[in-house]
Amino acid sequence: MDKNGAELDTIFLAFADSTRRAVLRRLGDGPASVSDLAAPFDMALPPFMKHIRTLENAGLITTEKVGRVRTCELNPETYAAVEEWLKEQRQQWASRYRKLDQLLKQLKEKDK
Amino acid sequence: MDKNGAELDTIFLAFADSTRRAVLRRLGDGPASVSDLAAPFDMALPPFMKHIRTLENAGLITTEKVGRVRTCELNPETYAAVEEWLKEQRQQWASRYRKLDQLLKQLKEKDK
DNA sequence: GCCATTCTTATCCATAAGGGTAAGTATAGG
DNA sequence: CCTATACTTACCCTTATGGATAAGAATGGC
Repeated sequence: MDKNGAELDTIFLAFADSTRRAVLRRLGDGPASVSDLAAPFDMALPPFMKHIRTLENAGLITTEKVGRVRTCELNPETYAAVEEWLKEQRQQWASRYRKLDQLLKQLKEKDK
Repeated sequence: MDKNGAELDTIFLAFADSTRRAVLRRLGDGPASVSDLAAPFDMALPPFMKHIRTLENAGLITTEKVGRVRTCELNPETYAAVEEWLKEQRQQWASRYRKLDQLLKQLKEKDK
């Protein structure tokens, strides 16, 4: 379940582009075809497809081709890796502040 | 308070590198000098400094130079922008599933 | 004052990322 | 069958990224 560094690299890199973030937001409304997803963007289809592949490689979406149409869908599971990483960071700060608290308490004790 | 797309780009890009993530984790223990932060990595100082600048430009850390030493510190506020973006995504799915629920309920009603 | 320490600046290099065009393939519809 | 649709493949281009080295401040300690 734990994501290694390389996976987080590709996930965060996938997030680091406004076009891709917009696609993810759009997919929050439900599955859509590549051309439907591409429509709002002033971009040729091939480069747009690269964004789709980037999202798929990162595990943020799944795609399936039926007939001519490739349908894309959100894969929320992968977000868990990000949430987990952020959670660890927060816990790290928390433990630091706890240590700081303890240290301050000890100093107060010495003052007595 | 709302972060625009460009800011999110730089924040997520800053996260998309294991060296930088390790630095952030280390800074969770408290402030540190550049050379202390660099010590665990098999990398020359100038490229390492670029990582520090990347983190600073993204607003994820603050740095201050006193004498020869530049001290780096976490700036947890910027994480809020990320958390907020993730939260919006989750709400998006939630609203979708709610709509789906409603739709299914309506279909059931028609069945009666 | 001299020297080691701690960055900093300047430059370079290889690869990847984000965009484009042109032309190809494969299916759906009439 | 023929044509339009919906990608797909194959290239090209420019800029950014992640690394390196070499040499230059600036500060602290003796």
